[in-house]
Amino acid sequence: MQVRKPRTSSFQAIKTDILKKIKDGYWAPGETIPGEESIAADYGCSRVTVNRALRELADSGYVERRRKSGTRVSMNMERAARIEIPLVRKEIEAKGGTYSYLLLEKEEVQTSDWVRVKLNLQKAGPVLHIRCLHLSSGIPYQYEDRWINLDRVPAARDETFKDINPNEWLVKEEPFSEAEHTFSAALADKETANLLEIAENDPLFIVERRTWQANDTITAVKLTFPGTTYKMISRG
Amino acid sequence: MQVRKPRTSSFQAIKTDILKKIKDGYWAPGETIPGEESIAADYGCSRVTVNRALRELADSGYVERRRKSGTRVSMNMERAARIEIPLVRKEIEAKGGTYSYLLLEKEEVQTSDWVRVKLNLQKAGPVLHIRCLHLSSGIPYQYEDRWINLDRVPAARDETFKDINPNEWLVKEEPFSEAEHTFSAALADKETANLLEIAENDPLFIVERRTWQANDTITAVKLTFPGTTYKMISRG
DNA sequence: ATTGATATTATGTATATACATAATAGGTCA
DNA sequence: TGACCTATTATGTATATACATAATATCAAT
Repeated sequence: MQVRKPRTSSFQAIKTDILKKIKDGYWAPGETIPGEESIAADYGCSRVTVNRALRELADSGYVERRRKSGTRVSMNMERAARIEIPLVRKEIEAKGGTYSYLLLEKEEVQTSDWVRVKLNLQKAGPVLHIRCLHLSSGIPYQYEDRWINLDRVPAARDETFKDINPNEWLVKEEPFSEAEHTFSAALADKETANLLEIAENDPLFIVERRTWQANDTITAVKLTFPGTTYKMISRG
Repeated sequence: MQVRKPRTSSFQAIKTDILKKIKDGYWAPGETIPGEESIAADYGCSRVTVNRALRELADSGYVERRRKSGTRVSMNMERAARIEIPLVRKEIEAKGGTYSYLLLEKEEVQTSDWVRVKLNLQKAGPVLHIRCLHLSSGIPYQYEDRWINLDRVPAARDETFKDINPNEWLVKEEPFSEAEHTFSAALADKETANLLEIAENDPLFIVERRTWQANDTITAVKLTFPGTTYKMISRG
């Protein structure tokens, strides 16, 4: 198996080559692949370059490396799914729908114990409660129930959220550094069913997200999709 | 416990320091952080070492880098969730339950068009259909409906699957290099409700997975959880 | 045979150096 | 003013070299 040699060998090319050999089964899972020195010789490059290629493959979980033993193809490729959660507008437009948005409620409330737990707040403070609906070509697509920590994001008080939805506003105004996502299924209660224009007790797919920045909770949101039509797919 | 301090600066330490400053808000999202040379001077190390630290932070999505402009803290930390899908036995045991397993059906069938699409098979061939139930302390936890490509995994024909569940057997016998996951919600039909010991039309949380190795489909499986109790959580 | 010390080996990291490349800034000329 | 060129700058990559470290292999001592 002869390899084309560019003027300068690129760790990218080596990485791609090796990954291809793994995906094609040229090196089977569990098999030990040649050492860095050996690969470096094949490509006529330095060991450090091969090291980087293999290290990144190890970071992605394709190979496992142990000193002295060498590098082997991973036995069980990650049974982890990486799920992108796009902006609902983009998601709808990507599917060919026309996005529209309806603000149902915007109300400032004081933190009850219940909200404090939901938002993971240390101390009491004002909170903005927003409920809204996202539609695809006029058909309800996602119902959003959101709480915003006004101590942390006071500017939300002055935003009407009539021309921009809370998610896009927050992305613009208040970035976060950490997030927690929960995925679950449930049945539609009467109110949710009405909003989403589905039958009561139809299935719902629910995504809940809480975000933080510098240890302060920014927002907690519950996104509800009609479960008969909505799927999240992750391929890797 | 005494840890010896390495006498040279480590890219790990730099990476951790910088990440902490980001998480703590010392550098706000959108803010440009000092250049590599500058950080290298601070730590008394070479620029290449800083480069690696920053590069890995960029790979993880914490910072964005552009030549000439510099490195800035990401505005919107990845709205991507990484979901680990553990072996059901381990998941149950981690929650304090006692795992048990019930094989419901094991049947070899010829590929119908329907199965061919499901398994993404190029050509017709024998397929093993397995249905089984995973229980936590005697309570149904997950219903599994699986198809295995016998052309690719002929050994499955001779395995009874009485003492080991299909997932664990496959992990051991037939590694894969690629997987696709789908998450959705649905209502329990009569049969599924009976198996999971829930009411008909109760909500279900459904994970579907298809796996490949070297362009051959290995298996397609549908994992069904009672939606009233099951949640998938991802924190990052 | 078991234990323990020692050598070997493959990967892991740090550094200086050199050059590549993308993006920007500044300047020239029409 | 705008089109175009050039210089500058921060990051990106490649390499040789050196040493660190973990895991294994080897061999001697008991």
